[in-house]
Amino acid sequence: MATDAKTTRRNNILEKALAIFAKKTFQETTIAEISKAARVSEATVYEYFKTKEELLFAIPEKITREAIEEFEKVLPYLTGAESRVRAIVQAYLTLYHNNPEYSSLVMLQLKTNRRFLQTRAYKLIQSIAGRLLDCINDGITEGVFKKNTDPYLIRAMLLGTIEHLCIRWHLFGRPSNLADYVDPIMDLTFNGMRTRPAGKNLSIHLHLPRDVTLTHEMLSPEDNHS
Amino acid sequence: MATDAKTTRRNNILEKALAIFAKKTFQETTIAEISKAARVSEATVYEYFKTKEELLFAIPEKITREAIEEFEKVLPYLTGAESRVRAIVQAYLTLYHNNPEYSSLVMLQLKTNRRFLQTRAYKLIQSIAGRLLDCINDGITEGVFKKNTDPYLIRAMLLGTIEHLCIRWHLFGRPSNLADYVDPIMDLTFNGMRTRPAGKNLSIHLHLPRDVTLTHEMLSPEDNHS
Amino acid sequence: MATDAKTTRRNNILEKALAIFAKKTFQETTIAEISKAARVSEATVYEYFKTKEELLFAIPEKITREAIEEFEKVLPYLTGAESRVRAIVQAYLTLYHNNPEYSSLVMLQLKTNRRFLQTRAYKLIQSIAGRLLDCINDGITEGVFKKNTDPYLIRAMLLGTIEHLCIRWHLFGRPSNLADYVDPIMDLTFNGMRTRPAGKNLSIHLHLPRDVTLTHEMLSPEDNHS
Amino acid sequence: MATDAKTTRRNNILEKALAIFAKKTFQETTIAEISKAARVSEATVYEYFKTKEELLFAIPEKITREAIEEFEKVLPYLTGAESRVRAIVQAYLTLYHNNPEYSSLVMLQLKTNRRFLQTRAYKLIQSIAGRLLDCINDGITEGVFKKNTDPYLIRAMLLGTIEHLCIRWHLFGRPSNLADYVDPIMDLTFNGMRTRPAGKNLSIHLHLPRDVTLTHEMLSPEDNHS
DNA sequence: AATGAATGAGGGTTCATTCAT
DNA sequence: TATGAATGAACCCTCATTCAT
Repeated sequence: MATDAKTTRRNNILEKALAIFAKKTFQETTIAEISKAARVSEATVYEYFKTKEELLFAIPEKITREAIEEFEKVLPYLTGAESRVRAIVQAYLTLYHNNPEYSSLVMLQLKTNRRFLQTRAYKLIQSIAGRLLDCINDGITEGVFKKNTDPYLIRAMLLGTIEHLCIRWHLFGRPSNLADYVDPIMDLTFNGMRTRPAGKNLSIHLHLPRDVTLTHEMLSPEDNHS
Repeated sequence: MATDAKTTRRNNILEKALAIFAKKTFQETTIAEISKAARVSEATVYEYFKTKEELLFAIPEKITREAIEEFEKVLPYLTGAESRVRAIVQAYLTLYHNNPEYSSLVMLQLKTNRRFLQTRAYKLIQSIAGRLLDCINDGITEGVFKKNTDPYLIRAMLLGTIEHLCIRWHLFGRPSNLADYVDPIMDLTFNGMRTRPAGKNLSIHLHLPRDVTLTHEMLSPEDNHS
Repeated sequence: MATDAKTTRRNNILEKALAIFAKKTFQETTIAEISKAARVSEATVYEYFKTKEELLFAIPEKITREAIEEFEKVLPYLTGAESRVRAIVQAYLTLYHNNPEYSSLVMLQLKTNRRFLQTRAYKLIQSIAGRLLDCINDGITEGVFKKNTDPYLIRAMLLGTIEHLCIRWHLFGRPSNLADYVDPIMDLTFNGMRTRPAGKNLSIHLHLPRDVTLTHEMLSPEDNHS
Repeated sequence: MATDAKTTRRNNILEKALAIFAKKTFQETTIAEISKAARVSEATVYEYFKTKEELLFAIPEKITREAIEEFEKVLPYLTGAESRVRAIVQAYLTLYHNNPEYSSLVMLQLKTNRRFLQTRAYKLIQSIAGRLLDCINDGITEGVFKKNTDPYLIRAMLLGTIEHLCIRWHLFGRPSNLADYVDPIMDLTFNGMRTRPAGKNLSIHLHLPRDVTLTHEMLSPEDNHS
């Protein structure tokens, strides 16, 4: 069996703890409150988690691990740096949006907690960020992303945007749907905010004579980067 | 006089408090430690600040106000949405870089503090963010920024990137110089990361049947934003 | 059989408990640690001993009982109060020296524990002290020990010395060998520390007038202790 | 003024703490109880003493220091190793007898506490024990104590006897008066418990004829030690 | 205005002990 | 019989805050 009684109870505590940690500060949250919510004694909480902080850090570990596992299944199907980057951004936004308590905890409390950086959970989170960087570098190598840009900056921009939106979502309730931002973010990041007189979103309407059929061979664009 | 004895003492407390709050958590910092650093009694701290939290919130108020005053002097000289946006980004990065204790406090503790949002200091910070939004909207109106982009998202991207870099700077010590990132950020935000296959250097080789002559009318490019 | 599986397990727990109690305080020692050392569950410890304190008190009982049994075999062969007293002192010092964990426990923790005085183990220890008192009284009756000395004080001196040495041995590691102290203690206790200017070899030269003849009746020595 | 308000309050806490520590174990004693007895808040106790253990150790420090100061005034007036040794023994017994709570604490809890050995209070106690050793050595040098005895053993015997009696006094209420034991202890230690067939306390009753007057010249004892 | 002194309020953590299996 | 699991009950200690001087 995947979940025995012990695991169930552990998960129960984690779940209730998440709900409370997400609403209050770590400091404001008491073990008493958590144990009460989980309908166990305070001592029982300490049976499963050595300290209050360990309990705190155990929460993102579980969720992050599951999210990564899930995501790793999808990634192999995606080809091309752009779609992979997009997929990662989508994964972040979806995860945060679908798990508001989790994202609140991560964004408002863990991300700036120095001790969290020493955590297994953080290592997991880092691994996805590493994946993102890999994809960006792949894109540069492949030529779909500009050669002379700092991949770290690109990542910072993507993650920074996501985080900023997520934090505002939690603090102000806006925007209401994070997941809606995948494409806008991708577009902005890929193409920039500046209009292009001869710019990128160009579409060419070819009004071809009726008797001309456009075949595939007719159209062979070539990359010639600056 | 602008600074009498009381103001001096108050500023002294603020200064010492900043230094300590920047190193430790709000919770970890004690009034005892601050009063010791400021060489006054704990009770004296309470003469100037009603609560520990009020003291915390009083710190960014002073620095932010000064930074804004400074910046407001410069802004009128800048014309054009792009240069104004750039100026604001630069102002942020410079302020954060030159005041590490301040930026550490803001990034790691205040930005995620719900009660901070009710603060005069926060209103000030918000005013700059409002200015940034104005500039972006101006740029859209002026036509230098794309019409169909969300100005809020653009701002989120700019601020998010700045914050992300700043946080990493504090937590990991990298990058070493925030101010260096003004231009890279502007370039990336303005132009995007994507090379433009259909971009400036794009060439489409149309292998049209011989009897088809390409006329000007056949080709009518249009902006069609996603 | 004297030792079935249960007894074996019980003795195992006792043994491990002794080792730990001897190193730490009773309060510092946890059942968890003992059970771990004995490779049984905590609940099992409670199968054999009702409380932690009962476990503590069960330890000296076993060792003391065995030591007494051993000693009782020897005592009948000893004649004369002096040699019997000496034998008891030697028995104490040898027992303490050969069982450092036991003596540490007794000296540093049990001897001053009021509840230990209600214990069967204590009764056993007392019985030897009683024997010592008997021997001292015998010696007084026999005339080898001074009549007007307090036998309780003599015993207090012997036991106090032994205990003092034993405690110092445990706390400071000196002296290194308790058993070496049997004879010095006996000598000091029997003969005292004082040199005797008017000592054993005293001779009094009585220059009596010539006409006085010393008769036997004139000379009747009596003990008169101070 | 020798005792300002702060010292008074501190002493009050010490006094109440002593009363309670003497009745219960250190572990059994709670700060709550002490603070209640001293009519201050628990927090106030911690204003004066960093930890419960520091409070415990502060008690003997005060009493021991005062006792030593007192004793040091007397010692210079005493000449001769014997009288000085006797004085120290008397000082011990008197101190313990007059301060039963203190002696209970020292005998039943502190003497066997390993951390107490690192204490200033212990250093003070040690200093008296050092004085005792000095006196014993002086006596050996002066020839009033036997040359070939171990001065450490003599001290162990004196202190061990005192401690043993004191512990029994606390645990069993006997003997009722410790101070009565000064002379018996001294006699026993000096002269030993053994009767001396040719021994020292011999007195010879000379029933001389009436007409014989014993003159000083008649009696000329000579030292001739073995 | 400045502070020494006092404290109320609170929470994390530890374990001996129990009990159902 | 053995034990995994659960918990009740305690307590030390910290500090922000107050107030009389």
